[in-house]
Amino acid sequence: MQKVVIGLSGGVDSSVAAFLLKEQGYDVTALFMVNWHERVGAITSACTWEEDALIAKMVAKKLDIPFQIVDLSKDYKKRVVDYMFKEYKAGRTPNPDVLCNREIKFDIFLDEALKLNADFVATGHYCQKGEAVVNGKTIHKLLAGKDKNKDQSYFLCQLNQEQLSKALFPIGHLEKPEVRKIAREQNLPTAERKDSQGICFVGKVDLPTFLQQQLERKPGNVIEVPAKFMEKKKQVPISEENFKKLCFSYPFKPWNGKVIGEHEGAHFYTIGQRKGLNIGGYKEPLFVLGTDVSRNIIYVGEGKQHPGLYRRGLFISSNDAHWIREDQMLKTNENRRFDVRIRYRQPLEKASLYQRDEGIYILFDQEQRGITSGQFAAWYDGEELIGSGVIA
RNA sequence: UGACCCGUGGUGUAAUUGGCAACACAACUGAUUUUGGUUCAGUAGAGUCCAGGUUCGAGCCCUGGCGGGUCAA
Repeated sequence: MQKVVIGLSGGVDSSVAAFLLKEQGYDVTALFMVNWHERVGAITSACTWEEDALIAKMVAKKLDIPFQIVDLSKDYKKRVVDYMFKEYKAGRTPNPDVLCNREIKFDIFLDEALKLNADFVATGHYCQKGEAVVNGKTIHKLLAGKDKNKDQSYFLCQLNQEQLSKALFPIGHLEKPEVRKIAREQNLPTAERKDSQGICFVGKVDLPTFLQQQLERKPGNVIEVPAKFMEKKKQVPISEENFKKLCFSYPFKPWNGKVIGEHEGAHFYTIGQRKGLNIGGYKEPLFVLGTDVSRNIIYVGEGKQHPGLYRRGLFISSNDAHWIREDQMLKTNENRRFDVRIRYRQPLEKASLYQRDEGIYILFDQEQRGITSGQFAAWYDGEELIGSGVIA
């Protein structure tokens, strides 16, 4: 009998996943991971890990499977939280959940599972696996979840073949309502529990408070860039020699607009953000067009159609490009069409990837709103996630 | 100094040439979301610069201040 360790979180998804694994005849063990103890910045109504652990334990009992707890908080802090602070400090917008999967769930948690002699680790992610044989070698595919609304393949975009080979996603072929239904039918204590939100293990926090633990408040200017200032920039033809102009954030300068307010520190803001600017009196809302942490300035524009919010492409440096399908990796000077997503739950967009020595340029057919450095771009071939990388 | 204009919630504007103040943005709360993105819904917030006056009743009319602006020299 094959042994599976399921990461039981205290939510419905992993509970149902555990149930299904058992149904399928696996030898299932539940492992609850503690990744964060602190309560700094935590929303007081949000529950603590102790509550989650208790409920997870109840689920395990109900399913009659062994239950254990591992404390991975040291690694989580080092590999996810520190990364988060570092990125924010550098003026980027990190995606801790992608890192959490690559560094924690499918790395050290996987190791813990292997120590328990597991053949696989399972999670409650909404995504699926497939297989292909290339040159006599089995290759694992990462596929979108059946529930298009919940698809979480994006969060796993940084996994490699090794990690994928050990992964199971028991609920990937189901839709959320079906998962809830199964939980109810089985009388699982998590059946009606609210879905988790916020940074995966830290939980729902007040981010400004959370970030201010390490990042200081640092007042600076908010500069409004008029829409018409963007006109010239929008005339750049889409061609190879303009890749650099098209694929990097607009290099706004203080004299491109006028000062209209003050902010708390450029590193607290992200492109596309609307809330938290504290500047009113406009006909349409203001959105962040760009941030400059070295000058400590944020640039904003009025209206959701502001041209400064849209860009044609993005760049991923060679070091940051990751191919789940190594066999499909582009060679230098090759290019290929893919469907690309630049943020979780964003629709896939048609684009062309151009591999050059320095990295990959991704040019979209349509201009994209809010391309933000630090987020991950993930490219798909239909349902299959082929590769990903950090947006420069 | 003379003439003219303006002074309304945090901000920008609106209010049949008199009947107790509307809209947008911001803020807050909630929904959605395993990223504070976005989006969506809801809540609160001024009694209209000050002092008098006319009127049954004034943000809207009159007088005088104060404050800001424009044009004049």
